[in-house]
Amino acid sequence: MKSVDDEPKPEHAAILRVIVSIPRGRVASYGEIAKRAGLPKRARLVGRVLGEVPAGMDVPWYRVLRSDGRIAFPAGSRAFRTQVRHLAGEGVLVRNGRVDLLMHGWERNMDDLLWGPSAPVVRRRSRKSP
DNA sequence: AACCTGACGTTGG
DNA sequence: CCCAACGCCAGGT
Repeated sequence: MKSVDDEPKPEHAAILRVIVSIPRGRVASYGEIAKRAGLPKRARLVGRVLGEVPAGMDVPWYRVLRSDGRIAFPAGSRAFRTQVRHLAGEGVLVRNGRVDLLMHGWERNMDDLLWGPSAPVVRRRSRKSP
């Protein structure tokens, strides 16, 4: 049977390391994370690893989206709503289950590439409706 | 080992 | 924008 403390996989560790390093208010795709973890073509593994992260562990799983910016869970599902709530909580706008990666994507923002991360494009922390 | 499944990705119509 | 078809990889049956 399975021992209580398994999963010493270096790949899992690499993936988690990348995920926890996603800046607050930013998002990244499964494939992007896999690549950054030195595991190209292994987007599915990223999803698998996230699915095994024990609740309570401090891992920003909600910052991980599909390559097109859509939330991976079925629209309306519990996990889906939770993810939307977390993202909205840190200023990431989710519209129809989708996030604009050019706007909030980690290293995918044109303004970042052209002007640096400090470009005043993303007005963060707009509490309630102005 | 064959077959199915899925928190994925890309391409083409 | 929707959909189908592949490609890809790890686990489960």
